[in-house]
Amino acid sequence: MEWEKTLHRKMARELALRILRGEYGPESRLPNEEHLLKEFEVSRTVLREAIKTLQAKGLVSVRQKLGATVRASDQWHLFDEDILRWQSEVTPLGEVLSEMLEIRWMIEPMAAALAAERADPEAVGTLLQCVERMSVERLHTPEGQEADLLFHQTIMKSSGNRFVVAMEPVISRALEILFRVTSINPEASEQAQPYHEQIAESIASQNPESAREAYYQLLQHSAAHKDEFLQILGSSPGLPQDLPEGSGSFRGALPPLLQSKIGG
Amino acid sequence: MEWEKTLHRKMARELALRILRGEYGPESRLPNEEHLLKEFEVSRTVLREAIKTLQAKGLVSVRQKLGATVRASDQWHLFDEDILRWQSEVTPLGEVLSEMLEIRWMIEPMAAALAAERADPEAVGTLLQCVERMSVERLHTPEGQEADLLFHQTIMKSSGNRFVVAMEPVISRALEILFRVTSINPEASEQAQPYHEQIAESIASQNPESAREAYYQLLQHSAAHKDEFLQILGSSPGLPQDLPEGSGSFRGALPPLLQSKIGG
DNA sequence: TTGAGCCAATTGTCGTACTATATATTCTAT
DNA sequence: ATAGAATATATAGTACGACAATTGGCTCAA
Repeated sequence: MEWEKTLHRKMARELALRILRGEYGPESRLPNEEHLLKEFEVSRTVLREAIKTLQAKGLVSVRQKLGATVRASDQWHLFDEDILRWQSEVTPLGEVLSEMLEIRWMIEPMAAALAAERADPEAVGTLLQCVERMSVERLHTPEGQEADLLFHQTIMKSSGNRFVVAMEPVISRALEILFRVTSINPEASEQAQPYHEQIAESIASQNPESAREAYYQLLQHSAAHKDEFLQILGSSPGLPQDLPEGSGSFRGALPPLLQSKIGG
Repeated sequence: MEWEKTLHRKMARELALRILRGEYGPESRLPNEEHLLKEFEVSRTVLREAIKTLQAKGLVSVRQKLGATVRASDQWHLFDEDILRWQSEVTPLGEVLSEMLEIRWMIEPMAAALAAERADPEAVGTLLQCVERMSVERLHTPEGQEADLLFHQTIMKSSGNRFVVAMEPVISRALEILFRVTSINPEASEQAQPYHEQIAESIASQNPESAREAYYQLLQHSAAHKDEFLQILGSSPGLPQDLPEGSGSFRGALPPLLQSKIGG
């Protein structure tokens, strides 16, 4: 990555990983400058720039005399690309993946619907090209994955909503993780293809409702493979028994009510 | 704010504002260190820490020999509290508000549904208290506004989804802006009260679907006042004629398809 | 025209000294 | 003994000045 280049980046990364790992618990204080200076053997400039980075990413808050204290994890800027990357270096993938798919469920179908209204011809062209390439390459090749990524990114950019665009790193990250499944199980990409086609065509013909429905189906399909993936990994799949009876026998990508909405 | 305290924060703020205003266009380079040093009359330490902050917020990317170049606006970390605040200092409110309400439309009803499944008793207690306080104070008093804010924050935290929680700054910002309307037009808060009550009760009784529907209604109500607000401000309200016929006569908080889903 | 190698602009790192701020402690007056 | 004010002290914030490292662009030769 671009992150091993300069000293303060290395240091920011290392400190961030420790925080994400929970080595410095929430509300606890980081070692003070003097201590960190000795441990990392860097200049104070480097140290301070590293801390500034962590601060701007919401990981710590710094006050004079108090030092840098780790913020509660719900204050972290989870949409930051770096944090997303570091997170998945540290956390078991399955844990985050479920939540990512919930977000996709909330955002992307709507984004597709908005895109169907607002996408410019160039974006539509890109979408159709992506579908074309996916039909040739399939998702288990790097080219196919690249096309898939571009497909989703283009839709979000075409939504005309800046906040949707700002979520792009999360969705991209989720896709990258899912690619590991499809490269194991190429069959999955075959099945996903028709949904992609329908989404692209719906947007091209400016049919928001159709785009949205097709997207829900794509995500449902994707969720199935998430569970498969989690089982392969052996990590706890869908959160088992300890949820209230009847609610989520799976806490997965498909919130129950919406599932019912799709099912019919 | 906490942002006028230290020098490098002041400086970061000033530079960020310039970028948000578009004074340094996308892909263009910031003045080099020497220049900025003279203009701001600060030490290089301060300058560099300010730049690090901007970098971590996605506003610029820095490389040796090249200097700091402004990133494309779709790379900015829009969920960062500071950027949100700075943004609304610079941009006409109406422009961002519409997009914020779209996001609310995507996130909050689902979050409420998830909360209905996952909220712990303590959170439910908080929600009921908030509703209670809102019924007494109404939204045009600071206490009432505080309760409203806490209400929405609690729901998002109870969704059990970290990414939903990370969007909290956007929703809070949107509410703060909307408060300006309700303080002009107290009648609005009266009308919103029943929706809040229904949401809280639905979550308390673990009824996701009901919570979600009530939330849609609340947002619809809120959207109406957004338009009112925009008209008061005299800024362009809902994006007028130049959208494809039949799609969005308003580009507002209610994406057409979902509106139909609510209407019946 | 192209490629290798040098040059110079610009950021990256370092060390030290001093200042500002907020917590902790002590002291004083009631 | 207690509350409140003065003081001490730990810690981050700011300031210079010097040198190292990177890299885009230029020169020049093949």
